Amino acid sequence: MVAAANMVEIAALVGDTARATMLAALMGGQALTSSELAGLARVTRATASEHLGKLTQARLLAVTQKRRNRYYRIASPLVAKMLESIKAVAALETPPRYQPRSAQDDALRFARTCYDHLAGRLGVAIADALVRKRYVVLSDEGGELTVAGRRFLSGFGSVIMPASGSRRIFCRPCLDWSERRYHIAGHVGAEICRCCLERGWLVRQKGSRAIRLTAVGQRGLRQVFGMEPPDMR
Amino acid sequence: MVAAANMVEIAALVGDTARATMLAALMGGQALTSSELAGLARVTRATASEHLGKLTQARLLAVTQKRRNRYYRIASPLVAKMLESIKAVAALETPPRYQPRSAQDDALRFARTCYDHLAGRLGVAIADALVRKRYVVLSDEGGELTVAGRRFLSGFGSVIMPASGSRRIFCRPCLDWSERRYHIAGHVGAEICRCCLERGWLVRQKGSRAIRLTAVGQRGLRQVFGMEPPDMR
DNA sequence: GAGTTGGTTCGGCCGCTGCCGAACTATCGC
DNA sequence: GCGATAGTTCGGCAGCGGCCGAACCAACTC
Repeated sequence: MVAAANMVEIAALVGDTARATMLAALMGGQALTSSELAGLARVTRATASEHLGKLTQARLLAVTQKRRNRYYRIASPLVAKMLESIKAVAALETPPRYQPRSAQDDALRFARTCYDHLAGRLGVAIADALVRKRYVVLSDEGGELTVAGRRFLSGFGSVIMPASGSRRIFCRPCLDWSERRYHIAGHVGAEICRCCLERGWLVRQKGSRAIRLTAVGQRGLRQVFGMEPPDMR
Repeated sequence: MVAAANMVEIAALVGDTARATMLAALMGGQALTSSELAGLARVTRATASEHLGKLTQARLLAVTQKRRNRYYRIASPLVAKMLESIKAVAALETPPRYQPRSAQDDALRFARTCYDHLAGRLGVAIADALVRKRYVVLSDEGGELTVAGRRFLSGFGSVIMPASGSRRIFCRPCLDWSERRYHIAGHVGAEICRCCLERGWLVRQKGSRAIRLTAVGQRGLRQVFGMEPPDMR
């Protein structure tokens, strides 16, 4: 059974606490240095170096050297998608009632980046708003940007490729581990996230995947998206 | 970082050779007994029992007792999708050139079930044929069944739900680890597979995920799907 | 009843691997 | 040159977990 062999290797890499913590942090979409990752995973730099070496050798991560620092990032959308799907299964499996809460976790539950798009209550709320206006269609197995949605996003400042001959679909549902509902991923999801950050509606919390919604952002969501921003709590 | 904790558990379960072999075997879509899985993974029944216990407790597998046998199967499509995505990453990571070949592997490469749909050269060829006829649209991030495709599949005997208000999309691309191209998954993929088996076009090889294309099937694919079946080699 | 088969539990062995500290290299600023 | 910071490599320790054999249980056959 050659078939299973390589799968084991990949899964085993993710199946370690320190490495999974690093991968989860990098799912924020930003590149982080070796030392930062060591701190987050609560291991020494020596240990972190070993882990990062394994992850890059397996092509789960990619490195870029910048000055004295080595910046690590998720190597490809395929890897991000894999991590998403593992997380989705893990979330199902956890007993839904007892969720140990922390301020950090609450911030993540409100809004966070998921590789290149938005997740959390805010991500789901935006997805809901766009579905309600029939700009996108989301379901268990696929997503679609409607013609009206394409117009809306272009007006919003997104770079949306013209519907080519092959009619590539750039919209994909992503199961939210905290909300257990779908938010928007794929090119469309990434563009929405990018534009919101660019306009200052959202700002990244440094050292975390969490995202903060600004006052401008609240107004923007009401006016442009015609939605009520979720409660920050 | 509560976020990463559960992900580790799931990944670690898949990250063991014996367990991954069992999961890969069950990705064939059929339920297998404890002893069969022990044999496939080449461990004693004692060891297999431990592994299967862990996998069911984590809700990756589900059991049904039938007479004296316990039949294990993949617990949900979500789990199947996760395994697919791990496999897809693993396939990318392997050096493409040196692929140790065996008769068993060749059979799998030609045609196999992937949980509930078809994969391998045959799966990709069928997907190609349907795309060429504009019955389905497939891309990196999504899939879609066209109106013509819906008509075609209904005529073929598939149970295709009517396009409801929410316009659920039942068609999903699935990255083929052997071909590195997409084949059709989701409800549409499952129905195509089911109908082909029902008509005797395809038969399962017992004790394997491999699928054999019958003579009737070859004629059927030519006449109904208007395609040339791939070389069995 | 006795024998067979499918499966689980238990105890113990052994190897893998994650972890650290210390030594080392490389790059930067002074 | 020196010192500081970022990161890797190495040796050694310790613990987790996968594996098996043997005992055990439960269901079925004769």
